[in-house]
Amino acid sequence: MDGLEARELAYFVAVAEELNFSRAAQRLGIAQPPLSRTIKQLERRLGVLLLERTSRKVTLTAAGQVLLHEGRRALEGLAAAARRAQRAGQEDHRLVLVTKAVGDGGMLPEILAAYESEPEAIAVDVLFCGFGEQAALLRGGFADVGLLHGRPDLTGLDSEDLLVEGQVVILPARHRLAGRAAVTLADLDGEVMPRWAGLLQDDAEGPEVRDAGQLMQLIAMGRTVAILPESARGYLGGDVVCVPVLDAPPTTMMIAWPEQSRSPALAAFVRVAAGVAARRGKGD
Amino acid sequence: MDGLEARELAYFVAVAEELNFSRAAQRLGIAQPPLSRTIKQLERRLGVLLLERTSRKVTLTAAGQVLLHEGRRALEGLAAAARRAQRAGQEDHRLVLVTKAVGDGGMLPEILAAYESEPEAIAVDVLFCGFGEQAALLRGGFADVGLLHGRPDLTGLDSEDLLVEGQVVILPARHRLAGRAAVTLADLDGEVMPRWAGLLQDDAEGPEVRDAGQLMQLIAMGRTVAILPESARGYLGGDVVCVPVLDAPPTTMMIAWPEQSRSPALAAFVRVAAGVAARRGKGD
DNA sequence: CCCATCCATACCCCTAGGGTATCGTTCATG
DNA sequence: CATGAACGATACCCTAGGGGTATGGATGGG
Repeated sequence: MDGLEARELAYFVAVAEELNFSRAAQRLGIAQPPLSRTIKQLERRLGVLLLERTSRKVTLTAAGQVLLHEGRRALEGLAAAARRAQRAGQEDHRLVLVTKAVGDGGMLPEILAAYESEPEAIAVDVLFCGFGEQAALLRGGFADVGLLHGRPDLTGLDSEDLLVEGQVVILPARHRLAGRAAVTLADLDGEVMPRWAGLLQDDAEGPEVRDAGQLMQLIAMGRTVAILPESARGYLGGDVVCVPVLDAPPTTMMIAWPEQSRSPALAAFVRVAAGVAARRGKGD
Repeated sequence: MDGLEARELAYFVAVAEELNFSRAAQRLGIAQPPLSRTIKQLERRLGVLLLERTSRKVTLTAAGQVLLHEGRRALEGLAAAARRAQRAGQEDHRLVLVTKAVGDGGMLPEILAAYESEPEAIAVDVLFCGFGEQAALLRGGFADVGLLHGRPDLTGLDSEDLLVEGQVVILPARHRLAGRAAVTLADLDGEVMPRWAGLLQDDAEGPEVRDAGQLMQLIAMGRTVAILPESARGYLGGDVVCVPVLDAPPTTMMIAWPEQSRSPALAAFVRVAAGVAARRGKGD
């Protein structure tokens, strides 16, 4: 009844994903026979059949499906634990903050400044990345804390809401709607919306942008428009204007960190961010 | 850079908990030298010092503290994955429901009856257990779904609120407050409250009870009184009465299950439970 | 009917996990 | 101050088991 080895589980996951022992073995960089043997060992250890094999095809049993799901998560947890320990061990160990471009609600400079004067503060690296990546980086132990927008999957993360904002549309100064005091989503129908680099969204066909500066330039050139949280006003460049979108759903900005990760440095950061957001929310 | 073996991590956790190689080795059932060697291997693999050793005492480095926390969780995840797969593999595999005695809001019979007629339904085992145990059983892969009260730690679990209830106090029929239409917490000051078996609460000094029947008997005998959710009315025996407690905080009953575990059988159960609770909430 | 595909079996090799003996350091103690 | 107990590290051996190659046996396509 001794515990499941990580290697065995990784082997099983490979086979379960490929549904083919030979290909899985190749992917793992080992020969097929030891792989077969290891899977059989694992099945014996668990006392459960995981794969239904015929000489022509391999299928997952119910138990196998469960172990595939749960096992993947468990292996990720293991790898994340290792990475966090590694990062914590570097004597110059920094707090890695992930955020989306334009996703910080304009509060990031203020938060960083306030954090620096905390006694528990350590150096902060800011990492900009795509929407779906943030949660994965946090879960994977690559990052310590994130500023998130929208409705990301928060499993494995703890979080705190910071700020609820309406949304505005950023338009070229010469745009037909640029003079309006407010617009609705219907007004924006047919406009070209940008795609954020790294974010796979099949529908959008607009230009790909990497950061706020690029986006503002593209807008100024009249190549696209963008719906962003109110706080994006802070990024306004020349030749662009910003108009509230009345019927866009309010967006919540939140701060998230790996579940139960509560180093003093992180705790202080969360506290500071919440404080800054609270002041901002009260109309600062 | 290949992944962290579970065995290594378990060894490290043992040493980190004991802060003593010899004792840890003994606990693990191996000799001390191979344990020392394995830990050193692990440190080399991670490229990080985990333990500060002198010949007199062992202390954790920052990295070691992180790995102790995260590693324990990761190992639990691994064990939970194994157990879930094992359970899913038993061809007579049942849904294990954990709940506290008197914690089902009286809806359990109705939920079970409604669930039985679902197409995806499988047999259900009901397991009564103490308050803190429920979450642990779910996280550990021993149980599939739980009906919880109060504010348990939900990390690693998904949940849905079912019902918000006020609280009532169950009194002996001859109790001085038995005739009141309602009471406050202040009225109950000094009353003897029971302890639930398995629940370690240092403060309480009352009698230990194991189930609702026992509790009702003790109350009828005048040995104790109990504050319970409104729905506990359903358990009333003879010689006891039940009086609303006006200023007791409302209690939320929720259904919880392991994060991202969404087998058809479980999904159906959650759906049925939510349906029953909704009908009950509307005043059924 | 034969061949290609694919998992299982048989067998060999050697790495690495586990054991015993012992050392070096450090502190407590008479 | 000397001695011994406690404790981790080192040295060395042994073998279980992880990994490799060769091959068998089943199954479906041409």
